[in-house]
Amino acid sequence: MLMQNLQKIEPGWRPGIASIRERAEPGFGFPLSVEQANAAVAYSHDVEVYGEGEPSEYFYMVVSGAVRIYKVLVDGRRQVCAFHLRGDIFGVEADESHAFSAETITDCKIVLIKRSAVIARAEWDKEVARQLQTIVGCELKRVQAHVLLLIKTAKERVAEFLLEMARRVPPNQEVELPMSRQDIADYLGLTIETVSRTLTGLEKRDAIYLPNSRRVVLRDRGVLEMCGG
Amino acid sequence: MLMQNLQKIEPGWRPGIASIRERAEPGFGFPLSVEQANAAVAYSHDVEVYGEGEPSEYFYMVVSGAVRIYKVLVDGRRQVCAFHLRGDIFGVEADESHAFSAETITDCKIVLIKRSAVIARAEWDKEVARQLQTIVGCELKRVQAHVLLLIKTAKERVAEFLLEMARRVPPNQEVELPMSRQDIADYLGLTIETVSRTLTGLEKRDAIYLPNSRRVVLRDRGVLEMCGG
DNA sequence: CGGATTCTTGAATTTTATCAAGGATTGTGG
DNA sequence: CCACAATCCTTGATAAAATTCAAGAATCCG
Repeated sequence: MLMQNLQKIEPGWRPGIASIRERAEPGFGFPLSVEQANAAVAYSHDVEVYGEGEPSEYFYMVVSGAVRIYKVLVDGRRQVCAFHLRGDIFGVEADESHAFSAETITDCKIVLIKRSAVIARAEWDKEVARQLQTIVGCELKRVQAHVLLLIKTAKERVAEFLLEMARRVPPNQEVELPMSRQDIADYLGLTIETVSRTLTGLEKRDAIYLPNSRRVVLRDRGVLEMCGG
Repeated sequence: MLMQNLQKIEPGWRPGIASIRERAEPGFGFPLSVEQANAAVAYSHDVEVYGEGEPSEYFYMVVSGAVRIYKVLVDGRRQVCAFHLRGDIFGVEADESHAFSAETITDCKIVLIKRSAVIARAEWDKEVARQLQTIVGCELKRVQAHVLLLIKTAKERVAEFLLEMARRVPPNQEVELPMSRQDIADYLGLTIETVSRTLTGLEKRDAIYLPNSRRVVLRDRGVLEMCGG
């Protein structure tokens, strides 16, 4: 039931933001209320999950793959607001309609949960209500951290991004970056050239190693943390 | 009583983002329990209301004056996350302790509401619970808007800031800016020199008029909106 | 009035974006 | 499986934007 599953959300790891990954592994059977959730849906890569302005019909949980949340400004610039990875819940917003768009980055499996059902249930089920609060609270913290990121220098933004990604994916030697340079640039408020140059610079300082453009090995976290403030 | 005092606050201008005025009108009682609120407290200017890391004991509502919410980074840079004006509620955060600090900018009158009492009441009073959600939701939207602001150019940031301030204060010819250039700069992620130059530039283009450094007349909103994206 | 603070302005420097091109990788069809 | 096209990534040169350093003007406060 929703209650049991969601109540596992919070306790104590440094949250990869809106994620219940840790508690859900390894079974990750995804229990969020069987009767309200459709089975996980398969999306292929670069496909819209929902669009800005659409009514907010579902909450979403990433079972596998990666999703980007973004907004395109009037002049065509795109701001990526978040990347969501396995275990992250997304699509929970303040209003009845989506303020941002969501697109798959890679092929994904995503569980959809009817928003109205969760909200109705939260009316009488305090535990569910509390969990909704927790999700919104995590989202708030995530966005606040993003603000603090965006006032920093390019080097700092890239370094912090790498540390953040490393924290969120299963602990491996290598960190896989599912998103393109353009995605990263739009998330960090930089151009792809600056992101690329900064990564190259970090590699030259032996802070990281780039076996290929989608993989990073963090060699010297000290240097990254120095950069990352 | 809280409700009565606050309902005198300026019926009917467009609310600042973190404000519940909208929903509270026309009674404007933050009905979160009159008996739990102390009377409005007077603070002088540049005084700490709460500090980063302190346990979150109260929610706050600005009755008069202006407050800045900020964080000082390890290297001494300061990021101002929000300005709160009359009618705004602040101090509502995701965790039990404050992630940011709050300081008065001007002399202020602030109503304090015991957080624990509000939360306890929200347990059984659906209306209060709903309002808490609304406050957090507004805060989320505010921070999301801040992210979108920070990726823009200096001109755009300053123009958008002016429009935002004009929207939040009582509709007058002149907009009073209670905060210093340094505050504005730290909010916009710029230096004071850049803020100053940008304002001068806007004045030269007849978009604004600066009778003095704390007042702005918006002469040509078209130009500002052009800038502000 | 005088001193301190804040704001503005100018010049030089640094950072980042833009423009341009070459290299690497990926996916497709033969 | 290879060749080719398309896309993505990197690198270089130049330009634009914003910061830094410096100094002068305005404002505030005692």
